[in-house]
Amino acid sequence: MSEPPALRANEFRDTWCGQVLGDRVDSVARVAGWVHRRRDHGGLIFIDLRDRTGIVQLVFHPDSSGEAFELAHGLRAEDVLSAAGAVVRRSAETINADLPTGEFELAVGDAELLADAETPPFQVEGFSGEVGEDARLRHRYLDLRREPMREALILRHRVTAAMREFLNGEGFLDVETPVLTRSTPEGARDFLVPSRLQRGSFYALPQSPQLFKQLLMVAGFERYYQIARCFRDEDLRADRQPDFTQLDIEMSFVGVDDVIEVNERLLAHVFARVGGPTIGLPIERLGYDEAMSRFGTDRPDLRFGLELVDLGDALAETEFKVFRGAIESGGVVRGLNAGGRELPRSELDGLISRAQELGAKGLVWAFREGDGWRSPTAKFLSAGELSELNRLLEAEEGDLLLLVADREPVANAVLGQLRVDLAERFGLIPEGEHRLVWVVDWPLLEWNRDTERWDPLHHPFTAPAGDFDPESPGEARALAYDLVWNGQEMGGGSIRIHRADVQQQLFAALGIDAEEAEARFGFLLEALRYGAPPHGGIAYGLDRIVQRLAGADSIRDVIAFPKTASGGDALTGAPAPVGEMQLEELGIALHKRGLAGH
RNA sequence: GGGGGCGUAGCUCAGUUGGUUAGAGCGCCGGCCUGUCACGCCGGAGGUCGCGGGUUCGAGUCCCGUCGCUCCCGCCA
Repeated sequence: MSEPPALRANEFRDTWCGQVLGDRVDSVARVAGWVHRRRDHGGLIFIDLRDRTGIVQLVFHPDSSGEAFELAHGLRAEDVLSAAGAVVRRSAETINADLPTGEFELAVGDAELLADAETPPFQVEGFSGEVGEDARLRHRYLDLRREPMREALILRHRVTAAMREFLNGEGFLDVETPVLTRSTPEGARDFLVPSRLQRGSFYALPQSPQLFKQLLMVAGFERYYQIARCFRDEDLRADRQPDFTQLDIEMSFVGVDDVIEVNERLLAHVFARVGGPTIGLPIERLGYDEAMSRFGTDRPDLRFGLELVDLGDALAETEFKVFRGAIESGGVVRGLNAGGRELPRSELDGLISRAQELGAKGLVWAFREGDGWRSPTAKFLSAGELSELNRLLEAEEGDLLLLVADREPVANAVLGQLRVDLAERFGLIPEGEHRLVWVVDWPLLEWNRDTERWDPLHHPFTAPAGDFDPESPGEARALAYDLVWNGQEMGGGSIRIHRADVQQQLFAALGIDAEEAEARFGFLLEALRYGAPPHGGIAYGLDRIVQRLAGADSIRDVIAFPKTASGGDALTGAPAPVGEMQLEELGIALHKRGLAGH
């Protein structure tokens, strides 16, 4: 908890509830807050009063309190109260060891009801089971009164304060960039805002301040940061919201190692300030290719093993048509050893379903038995192949083996996710362990089979390592780096292209011709022609970082007013229909089909 | 867009094979109570079983549709 500020005494209070402590004994204090609990003994009434700093017990005696006693009798949960009285030390047998203020109490002489409260829809200080998120979000202001949410938002504040503290000290300038802007291609769908003054045209809400921070580097600010709200109109997840917050950073005259170095110190500073995990510097780096081959993903969780193994060497001559077909069509057979665990048939079927959900045509499971397998697939493989597969997978008697034969990206995606599922299922993730890793040496582009074009793995402003060869775009590597924490992407960045000619080459490689590039990014290309320094930076998902530091299950638990999974705000009812007049002003007509009723 | 789970009192949940009067804990209301702190004791109120339709003598329970919440896939870094 952050330190509460000093109070200026006024008619409402002169003392925080959490500070009714020993140094105040025998003095008179006035506190204000919400009625947390009432214990009415008829001739003696106890009120637990709560403010941001904690809880203090108020005692009302009929003789000493007079009118206040009558008032206390009528108090109910969440009423707002100001109360004054002597701070007294409790007798030994009445101390409450569970309360920081439990050795003291306020013997109330005067009390004033500042606001009475209707009965809350759920108990603000309930102890009987977790309240449903639906109810919590609909009355978020009540949910935020509860300790877990208060602590989460205080933690969030401390994280951003530590970030600002570090970056300010390193000479970074906090500069704001527009929210009403032009679409910048991060790959996601844009939120659009219709323009009234220019009917028929739309602003886009920024998916990130990417282009603006590059322009700030062109402008010579050298070191920039911003805690920036960003917007992406895509479906939600437990760790994804349509509006979310990034810590956005950009620096000039730097290379990859410069950016990583200052960011490692930033992370160490923040973690130290808020009691996060202790991280050894430098943070481990892992090449993209190695991450993919060992873990099947570009955001590997390094806290457990179950690494992927390529099994092509054992199957070069195989007669099993599923494996042979995959290999002959340029695919792979890969597998992992889940260790010596017995699983019922229903769970094995569940793994197959999961694999299919993830895009595989199927999943081969097997238990090592002697030199061979106990598996429906065993009969299709020769003794030599089984023995070689066991060797490659380092299988011991009884080990569960999972194999996927498919195109390499599919096999990786499926096994990479199964690896994580199994680690959770089998409890392989050590409690309290944290592993951070920089994933580096990314491909610059990847081939999109659907659109038959090259797509950037990050964004089109990422600088290639060395010269970019338009003849072999798939070979190019990017000066890019992602920070992965326990298998979740926390941030990513790159060195940017700072030369207009190189930027134009990249646009061309992406299938954006000169005319279109000029139309969409002319302002950037122009800026790059006026003397752009080599520059690069990074952006972190602030919500995710705080979520992980808080140990929360969902990003929603570290956001004051989050959206539900369908993108709505349960409290305000947003999004909502608007009136004809508003639409008329914007020159917008709605199609009748597919509209939600009013 | 697709798949799974959930929806019963203010909250968290139970509810048997479809069976007549739908329950519990907490909360709420009233009464009693001078050392409690999850106060205690006594009494009480509170239900469109998400919504609509269907099957049935009879539906919280079965079927269809729909809405909301949630997790996952797609999408998204």
